[in-house]
Amino acid sequence: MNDTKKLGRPRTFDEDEALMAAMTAFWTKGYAATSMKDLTAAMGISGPSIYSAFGDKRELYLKTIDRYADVDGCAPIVAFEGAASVEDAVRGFLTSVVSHSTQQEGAPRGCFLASCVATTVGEVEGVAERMEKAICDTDARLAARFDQEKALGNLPNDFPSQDRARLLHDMRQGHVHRSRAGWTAERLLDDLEDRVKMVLMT
Amino acid sequence: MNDTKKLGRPRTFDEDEALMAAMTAFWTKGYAATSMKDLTAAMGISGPSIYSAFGDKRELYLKTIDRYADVDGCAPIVAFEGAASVEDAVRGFLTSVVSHSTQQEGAPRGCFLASCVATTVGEVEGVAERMEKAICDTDARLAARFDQEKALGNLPNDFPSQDRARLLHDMRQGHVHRSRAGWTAERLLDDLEDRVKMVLMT
DNA sequence: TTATTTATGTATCGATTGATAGATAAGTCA
DNA sequence: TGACTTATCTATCAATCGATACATAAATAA
Repeated sequence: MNDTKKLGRPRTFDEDEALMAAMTAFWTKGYAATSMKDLTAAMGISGPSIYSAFGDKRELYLKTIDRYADVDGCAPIVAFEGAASVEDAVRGFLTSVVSHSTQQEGAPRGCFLASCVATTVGEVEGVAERMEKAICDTDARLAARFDQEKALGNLPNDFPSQDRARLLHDMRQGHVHRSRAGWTAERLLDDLEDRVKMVLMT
Repeated sequence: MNDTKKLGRPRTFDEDEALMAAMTAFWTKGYAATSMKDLTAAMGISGPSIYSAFGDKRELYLKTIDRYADVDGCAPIVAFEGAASVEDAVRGFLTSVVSHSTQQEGAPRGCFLASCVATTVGEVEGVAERMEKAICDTDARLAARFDQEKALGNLPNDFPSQDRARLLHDMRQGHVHRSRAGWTAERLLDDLEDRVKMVLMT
């Protein structure tokens, strides 16, 4: 039961690191343009090892999506949820989006999920459900805090939590889009304070 | 000089229609996943004819981008510029975005340029400049009308035209993202009036 | 008519694609 | 030790990729 030793020859690579490397490759070139050769080079393991550990190219892709949604993708939301005040939450969310989409070392610009939506939804089986879920989850978590703040009296009773959650989320889409297209963090931060006011305006 | 007749065998296809068909193919599957076989099927002409008329796959891709930026891409901006009042302009822009990204017959969901940004910027030579220009042009045209309305006294002197132009533009990115991910026009239109207020708020 | 120019379709090129077979290596079990 | 299980790498598969050679068709020019 508590025996952690496994039968057979042990893995020579870290499953998590390999998955992140694959994600970076898919994120940089897109699903279709990323060849098995690219993946073996990025992950540091050979073809058959990939198939044995992660399944075929499509299954590997879906696993990188799940990994991203659980880790990098929600960093701005974590900042949002952990901030002291609502205003700091919104500000923290947007600054986190900017830094993650422009300054993340080793990672390509923009947002991995945005790339997935743009190219593989409807083309690669299993992507659509994951994207639908990722968007809904983000909307819900943002709206939840707004509702909490309403209950605490920090936001008026008629504050449209759902609308503003979607607005904030869409600001993020705009930012990752511009970031991918070459915008610098400085340029993106220009609108910051105006946008914070906008989201919280009553 | 005014002789319109050309030497040699005439084309059997309409160059414009073929270009739009190629764009739809690229938009649906993405640049890398769209094969020459896909293109010949979509455009109705055979491989060598494509190469003779449009150059190689990359050149054809760039030509579809230029075509889109000139036609479909700016439909919401045309609605924006042609509306009677500022408020109607913003409302018209957003409703046009929704209808174009969800109900355009024959065209895939979302926005072709958004797909280009997500996958081929930095990978296909010539795309980056076009995307940078497309975004700047849109921002500038939206801001121009806000400035006009300020001059007419319909908006306060301190109205942040640039910020709100970028905000409106980013709302569009959010919409095409959600649309591509499966959102219906109805769901997108839920936030419409709140967003119109938001963009014009002072 | 014949010469010239351009477009079209068939057939095909070498290169690369995703994926696998089979031999070998490295561990645990008895 | 030898049996068993799992992982790894080299070599290779058929299929498809983007792109082209070449012969033919259809127009104008002389």
